[in-house]
Amino acid sequence: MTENSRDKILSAATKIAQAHGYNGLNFRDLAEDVGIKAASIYYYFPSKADLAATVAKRYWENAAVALETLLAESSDPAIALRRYPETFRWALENENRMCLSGFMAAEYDDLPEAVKKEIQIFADVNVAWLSKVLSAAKVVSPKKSEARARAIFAAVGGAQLMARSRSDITLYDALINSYRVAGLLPA
Amino acid sequence: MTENSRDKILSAATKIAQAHGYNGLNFRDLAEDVGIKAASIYYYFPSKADLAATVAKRYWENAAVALETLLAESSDPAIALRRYPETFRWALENENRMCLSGFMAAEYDDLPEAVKKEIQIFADVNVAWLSKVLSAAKVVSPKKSEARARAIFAAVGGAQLMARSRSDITLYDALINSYRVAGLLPA
DNA sequence: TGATTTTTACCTAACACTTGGTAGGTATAA
DNA sequence: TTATACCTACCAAGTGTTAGGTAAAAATCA
Repeated sequence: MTENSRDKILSAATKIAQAHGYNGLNFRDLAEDVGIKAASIYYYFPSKADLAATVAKRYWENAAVALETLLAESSDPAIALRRYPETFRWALENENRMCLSGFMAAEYDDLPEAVKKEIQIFADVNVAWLSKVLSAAKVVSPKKSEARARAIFAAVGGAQLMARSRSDITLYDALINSYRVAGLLPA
Repeated sequence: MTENSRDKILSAATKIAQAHGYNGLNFRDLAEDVGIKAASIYYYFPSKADLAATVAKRYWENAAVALETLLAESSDPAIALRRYPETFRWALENENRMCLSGFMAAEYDDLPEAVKKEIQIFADVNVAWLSKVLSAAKVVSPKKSEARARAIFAAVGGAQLMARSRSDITLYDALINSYRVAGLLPA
């Protein structure tokens, strides 16, 4: 549990990137958050691109673990699926932040190649999990589960984006509810 | 049809903002696009915030006209509704750009107040139109049409975001199709 | 064990570049 | 002569990044 400086940098960088994007992440503010000087970050990371790629990698790795845990802890895949939107809700609860992947998808064309790669993997991890769980819960046939999984991932990301721009987490809940009513998510 | 310098600035700024966001919009690159020098932009706009707010205002005004035209040209509101996703597809077709509103929703917390206002109106215009057309096409009851309208707007924005991060317009089409299959959009 | 060297984990100071913005000038047209 | 539609030149602040230093801890050696 003791967090070393490297971990502190990664945690702080993740939060900043979720709030301001890759472009809005700068070494001086980040260093101040951590309690060190900007130049010291280079002791741990050779460049901003490398730091951001590490942040994005850690992000999808954590997400993968969280999703598997959610599934393992649920008695029924349908329950895990129902709770899926909570993972995205959490960012909004914490200072109106966004999913890293959502934010960086917007900035995508300006991202270093190494960062793009990790951001794509985050989407892949989510879609793969959703696809698996949709099949297991028999919401759709295995043949159609991947298409549905992508649709859910995109829609949840859109809901987060819209709710954030209103700084209104109840809007996020309302949108998820509408997805259920409309049939995109199982009721 | 003859575009004056002010209009040229606004058009070029819109394109840049759709591709790189408010943060990625800078006066030197913008001026070069237009064929003038950066300082000359201040002859037309007092600040970057003011320029961006004007861009965003023009953006939702054009969207409002386009949506009303779409509705007027459609023999049936259901047809107008079916073609709604085309308005968002267009940005992706043009150099993988995003809807301004989607991009700036991500950057929202760092936006000048005047820009935030116009970005919100864009969302309002879309939701109001969708709500009206959903009711007219009898897809949902008037009482539920606004909730559904918001859901569709968010989901279409999410689809655009995901397709952009893959630079794959066919993914956008596939996602819209999935929304129809799932029942979020009428088949 | 104590002395020495090396490594760790930072620091200060600066560079080159980009950014939004300003002051003041100038050629053309009304 | 005056307003229009630009321009050059510059400033101050912020950016990623580098060079080179330093105090303390750890490892090595006598």
